[in-house]
Amino acid sequence: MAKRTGALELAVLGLLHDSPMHGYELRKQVNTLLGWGRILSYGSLYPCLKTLTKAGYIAAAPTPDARGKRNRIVYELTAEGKERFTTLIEESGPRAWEDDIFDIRFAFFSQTTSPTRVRILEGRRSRLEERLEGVRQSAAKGRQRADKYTAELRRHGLESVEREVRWLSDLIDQERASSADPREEK
Amino acid sequence: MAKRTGALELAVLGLLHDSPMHGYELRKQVNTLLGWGRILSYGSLYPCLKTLTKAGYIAAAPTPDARGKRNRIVYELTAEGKERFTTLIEESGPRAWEDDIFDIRFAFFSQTTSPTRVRILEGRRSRLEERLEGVRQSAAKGRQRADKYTAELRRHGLESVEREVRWLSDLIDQERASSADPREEK
DNA sequence: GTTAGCATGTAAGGAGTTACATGATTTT
DNA sequence: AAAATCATGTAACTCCTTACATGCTAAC
Repeated sequence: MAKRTGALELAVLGLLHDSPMHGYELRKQVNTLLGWGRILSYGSLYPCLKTLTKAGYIAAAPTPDARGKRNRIVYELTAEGKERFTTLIEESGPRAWEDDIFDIRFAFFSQTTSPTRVRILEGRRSRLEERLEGVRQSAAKGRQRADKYTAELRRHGLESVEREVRWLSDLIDQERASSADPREEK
Repeated sequence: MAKRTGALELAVLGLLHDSPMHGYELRKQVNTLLGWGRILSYGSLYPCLKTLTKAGYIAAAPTPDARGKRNRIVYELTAEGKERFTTLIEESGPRAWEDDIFDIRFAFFSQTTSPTRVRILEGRRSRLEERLEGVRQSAAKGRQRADKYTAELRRHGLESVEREVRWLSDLIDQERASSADPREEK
């Protein structure tokens, strides 16, 4: 039960880890969380909330606002939900390094420890480096389409990935520096 | 029948538009087409080839190599397939501007006309600008998570989108310049 | 002669989306 | 009193992945 291991579950658990919230609010938060304009549909959010409730990771909070605020359902994280969140954010299975999953894990970095952060950043970086390597190898040996536009697309794609690798490297350096420096972390 | 309007159909039709190919080869081409290391599984490719065959967009070519090259099935585009390809690459429905679909349309730009290219590039650009606008607006008014890592993620996300907008603008300029210049296009 | 790569496929399921359906509350 | 936005939900569907299953062929 509760086989969900997708981006959405992690985003919901993470946001509820900050503070209790109702569905509509969760949606708005998810939509601005990542900074690239993803729009989450109700059709995935509400079924997800149901599943997570059944699984015991979240629960409808007793509504403290007695005024007729109608039927908005405020969810909060249970103890199992907190555990689940930790498991998901620390997991290193194959799906863990995909673009959107990584972004969401990153968004909740403040709820992890510095060594975990470094491990996640390095995991993501080596995954990207594998990609670069793969594309370069097949470019070197394989027969490929070679028109102007494909070449431009590939160039731009590689450049974006390289840029992200540099970004990650900077973050890893910062993380190491600040965990070595007693004034900042801990 | 043949409801596929996804990234994969367009990639397959586009590659077969270049030249006939068998499944295994198609997969390798798709994997390196975009320059960002996407790996296509057989589990989607072969069913897709079947669907497209049934729909009459592609057909198994009579194998010209009589030598026992075993059961590799070389597919080629039919006349309907060429039409279908044109329809898909020129379509401007909501799904047409998504990240991966756009990339694939771009990859086959050499099979389109310059006005089509400009229209597609501008469509993508305005979609990205809408995203930027949306994220900025909710950043301006909405209550949001505001920790160090979320902020960094949002900054990096916005920067990436802005970069892509500049890239598109450059391409649009180039496209206009070269279609105005009789030496290049046409 | 065994490892690596070529080649084709199926079954089950995951993680969402779109479109629909409904109604309350606040703003103009 | 109309329009916008808040708020929750369902049914049907899409596109793709994972894991499995099979066998050929070339290189070392």
